[in-house]
Amino acid sequence: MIDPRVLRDDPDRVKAAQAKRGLSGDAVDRALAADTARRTAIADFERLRAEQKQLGKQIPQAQGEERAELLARTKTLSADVRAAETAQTEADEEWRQALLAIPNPAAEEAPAGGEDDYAVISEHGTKRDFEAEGFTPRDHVELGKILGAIDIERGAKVSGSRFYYLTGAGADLEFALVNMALDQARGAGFTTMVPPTLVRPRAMEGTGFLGQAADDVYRIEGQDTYLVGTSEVPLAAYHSDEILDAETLPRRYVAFSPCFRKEAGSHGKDTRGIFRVHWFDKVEMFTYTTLEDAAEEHLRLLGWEKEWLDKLELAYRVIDVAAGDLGLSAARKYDCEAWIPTQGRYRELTSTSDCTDFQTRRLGIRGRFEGGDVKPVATLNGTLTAIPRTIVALLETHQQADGSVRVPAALQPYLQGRELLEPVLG
RNA sequence: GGAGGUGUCGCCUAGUCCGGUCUAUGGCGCCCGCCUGCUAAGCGGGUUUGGGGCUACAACCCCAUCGAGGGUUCAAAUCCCUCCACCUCCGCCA
Repeated sequence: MIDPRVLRDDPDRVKAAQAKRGLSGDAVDRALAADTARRTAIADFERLRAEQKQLGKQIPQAQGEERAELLARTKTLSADVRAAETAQTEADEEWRQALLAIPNPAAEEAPAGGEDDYAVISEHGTKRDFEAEGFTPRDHVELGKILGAIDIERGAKVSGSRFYYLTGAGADLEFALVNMALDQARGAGFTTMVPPTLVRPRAMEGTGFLGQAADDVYRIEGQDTYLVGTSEVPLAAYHSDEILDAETLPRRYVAFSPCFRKEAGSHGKDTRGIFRVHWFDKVEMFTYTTLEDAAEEHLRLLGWEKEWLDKLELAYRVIDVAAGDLGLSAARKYDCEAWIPTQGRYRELTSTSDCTDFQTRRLGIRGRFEGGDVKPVATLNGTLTAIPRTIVALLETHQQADGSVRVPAALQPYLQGRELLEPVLG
């Protein structure tokens, strides 16, 4: 939720930020009008209510005729108060909805435009030249089959399209990646978490996933609960309605959790393999910090993502995502995209967002600062590893001509010391 | 799933039966001041959060807030209903 005060005092700035995302200022105008209506309604109600309370105080002391008269007056007033309160509640709700519809204003530094208007910040590692090495790379589906690591056919048989089993070396790889990621995060001072992945609407709405993104979310039939698409949701909602002692900031959490996505609207996209699936496990970093520190923390999260990809010896680039592609909550977002040899392009492996005070305002999370001041705080999130995509990149990048896959040195201790994943029979 | 209990402004707690004087009690913690050679003790004061008005975004005034939402009433922490969370016991179960 954007700051109502900024909206009221500087609506043009909010409109400019909307324009950067390619959106009109209509939502801003609607919120502004709702704000005016709301304040009028509040004034009406409070005036009547104050009068009612005044009269109410006199009643117990009054006697006889005076008392009867007071009762008569306050009785009619009671109806007015009730009507005014209803009007106030409605105006308030309308205002809230209008505010909720406005995305987080993009950061000044974020590139303007849509999906294709990202800016490349940096490139890392070296793409493998299979032509020079003299063999044609296999894609992860084929490698997964050879290694007995990924079973897509049975995944589809049991659960449908975009499902899979990780088997043998594939399953081992998941646990190795998870443990390695948790070790890295723990070493950086993160608190490890295993959060619930079934949440109430509040958590979903608070993190901005019930707006345009609602189509992508699994809702439990007959229940007011949702399966989360990322542990960002339970991690952000973890401190909802709390006032955090500023001394404890930044608070860094790292969670392991399954993630569920309907992938509505991505029909025909990435249909082969496990690059885009309805369920996957992920290790996610999440930070609560001050608004002042948020941009720097964002770079720290990016740093940890890069450290991770470096250790896996992947070739990747970092992009600064354009305003129109930020989603509802983020003011700025960096994606790390790894080179996928058989696709011949960079694909998103990790992503880190600075959500400033957008989520905390919605979730009622604030900080108590020096002098007792209660002020908004910021949330940020970043992927350490999303298992299937990491496996895709690893297998394809480190494959050898015979179908075996080299294990990066940093990962070996987590894979029982294995230096190589080798083809298995049948 | 069944039975019972609990939910008060950081923590603990009074108040709820019998609605109005609750402008929510007291303790702890915390903050400010006094006292003190320093510390401790003592003394005095302050200490929920959100919103509105007015404004220097101060002070001040007002409204809401006793788990959440409804209802009864001139008036609700207090009475009624629904929901949520937690606790105890029973049943079932990974």
